[in-house]
Amino acid sequence: MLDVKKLRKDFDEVKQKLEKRGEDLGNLEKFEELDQKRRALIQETEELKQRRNQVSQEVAQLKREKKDADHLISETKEVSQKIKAIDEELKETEETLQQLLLSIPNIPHESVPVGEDESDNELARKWGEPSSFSFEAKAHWDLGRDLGILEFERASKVTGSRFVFYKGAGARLERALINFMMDLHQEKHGYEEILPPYMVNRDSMTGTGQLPKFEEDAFGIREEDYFLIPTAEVPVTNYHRDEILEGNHLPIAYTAYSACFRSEAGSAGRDTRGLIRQHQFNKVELVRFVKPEESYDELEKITGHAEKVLQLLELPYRVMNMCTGDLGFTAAKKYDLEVWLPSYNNYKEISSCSNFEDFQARRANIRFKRDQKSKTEFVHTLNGSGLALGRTVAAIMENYQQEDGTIRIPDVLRSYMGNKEYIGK
RNA sequence: GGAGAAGUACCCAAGUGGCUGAAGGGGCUCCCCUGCUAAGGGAGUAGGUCGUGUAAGCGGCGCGAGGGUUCAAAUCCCUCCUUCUCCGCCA
Repeated sequence: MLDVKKLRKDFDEVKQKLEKRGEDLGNLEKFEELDQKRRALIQETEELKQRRNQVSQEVAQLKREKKDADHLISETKEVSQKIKAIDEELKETEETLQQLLLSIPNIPHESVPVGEDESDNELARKWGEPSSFSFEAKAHWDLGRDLGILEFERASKVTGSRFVFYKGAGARLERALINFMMDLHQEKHGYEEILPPYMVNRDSMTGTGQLPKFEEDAFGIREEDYFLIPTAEVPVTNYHRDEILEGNHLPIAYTAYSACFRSEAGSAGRDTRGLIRQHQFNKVELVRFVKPEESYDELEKITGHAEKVLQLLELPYRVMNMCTGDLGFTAAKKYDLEVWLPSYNNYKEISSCSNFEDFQARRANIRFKRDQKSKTEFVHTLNGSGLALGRTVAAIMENYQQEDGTIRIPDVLRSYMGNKEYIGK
């Protein structure tokens, strides 16, 4: 959510920046009118309330003195009725305004390249070289089938499309990666480990920006107004919702493993094979709550933490600085990490690292005080995947495959895999 | 799921319709006393948000949340949420 005062003050400038996103800005134009109406109604009702409070005092005084107060009482009755009517209108206006504000995306940072879609994303850096093979490399879905470690058919029988069973060494590999990543972030990068709920309520989904605009992307629970989390970002960021943090505790850094659930509405037909786009997948997430002046340094830091995973796994990747048209609703700046995937003969997103500035903090009301006496300020929030597990498994299978159809296990994972060297031998 | 109890400021807690933005503690800040510490004495402070104003300020809201009754609600009524205890069920 944007700062109402800034929007009021620099409306045209903000609008201009938002237009670079190429998104439909909906009713943005209605802001000024609604904002003015709201303030006028507040002034009106508050004046009447002040009057009512005064008269109530007088009534109380008269009653105590056992004097007659009927004339004052009848006056207040009228005033109260007016207040009620104005408050009702005010409430409606505020709700409309709130919905409007919740539907406005974040303002892109000045270092974000202006562009329309993913073809305008900027290459920030590259690590390693795309794998080359002296034999015909297979896609991970074929490797998985041949090795008996990934089963898509049974998953569609048991659940439906875009689900998978991992089996044997496949299941073990996923579990090894979870432990490897969590250990790395916890022990080496200084994150505190969290295991969050996989269902959250509507306020939480609104706090991080999935709602109200993107409800169709989430799985809802029929009996309660709960949602399956699309990422651990939601429960972990909302962990501090409606709190005032102590400035000297910042930055706060959490890492959380969770399953993630996405309806993938609107991506029918995309990435239909393999592990790349599933309704349920695992992810290790990084979340940071930081002071505003540090958030861009922090973005580099969190991106580095995600990159470290790829480096230790020795998977070739590149880092893209997402352009204004490909930023997503909530981010002010976002880097995507893309891993080399032989079956796509291309790089494929495996992590997103974003600085939301105070956009989520305003929605979720997460603030801090520099010290006891200072004013409350909104924190800046960041998160990054560190990493998406399914895609990591796919990348390992494809990049580490051998001519005989086995898969060499990356060195750093061996101790998590019973010291085996290969899957399939 | 059933039965009961409770939710007041940073914490504990008093408060059943008007003089309660809210007693009293604790804490916190300052001062005094004490060789130091512990202890003691005194004074002060009360969160947040919205509106308005250049500002000092002024005003509105606020006692779990939302409605209602009333001229007036922490206090009465309704709904919901959370926590605790007991029973049932259960990984």
